[in-house]
Amino acid sequence: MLQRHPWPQTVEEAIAIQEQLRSEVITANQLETVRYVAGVDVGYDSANDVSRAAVTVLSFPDLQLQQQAVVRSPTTFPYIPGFLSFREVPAVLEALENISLRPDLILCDGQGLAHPRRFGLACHLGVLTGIPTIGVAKNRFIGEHSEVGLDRGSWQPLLLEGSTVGAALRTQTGVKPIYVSIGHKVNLISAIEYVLRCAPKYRLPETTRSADQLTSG
DNA sequence: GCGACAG
DNA sequence: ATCTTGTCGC
Repeated sequence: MLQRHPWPQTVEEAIAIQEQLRSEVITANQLETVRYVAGVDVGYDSANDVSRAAVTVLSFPDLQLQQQAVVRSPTTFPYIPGFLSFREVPAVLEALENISLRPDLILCDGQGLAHPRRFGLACHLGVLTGIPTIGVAKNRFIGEHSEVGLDRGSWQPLLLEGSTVGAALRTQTGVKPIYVSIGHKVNLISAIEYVLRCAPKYRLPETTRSADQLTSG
């Protein structure tokens, strides 16, 4: 991945990067036939000074593990709500360099457009790689939504300042909804469909689960 | 000023 | 994210 910008040292620099790159986000579908879906996740040691980034590539739609990579590197940016990508994307890019299959779609751990400046982690990773991405978060960050129906597949728009920035999606009957938003090159309806197809059995997509497994165990 | 706050 | 086992409930 050719670096498009130096990694910032301050929040002010990070805001400038977000405001510049957000114009490059593509919100319409621009995917190839999806044969490989990747999951990315980052974990930290107890001191927070070492980041472990994991990437798994699964076949689609059968969701069988094809490739995986884990890299450990020094943590370079603190966790500040609204700036997660500056903490995690550098390590994720390193992990992506260690797989030979180019995924057709990446499911990210975190928000995409559902972000204060409409440029969450999934958008950032998508713009830097050019690969279609979807933001899949376990918790709400911004926006509000009505109560989601109890059945698998039910969803409600996540609304912020009068526009839809994502969806609260019930991936399994009776479980807490997850938050899906556009990352890059995938529209929201398609994003919801891909997430549901990647989460046939559990609350979180298999991509996230397999990457998370590498991060922890 | 008082909460809220992805991972 | 991370510290952490068993346990209550469907």
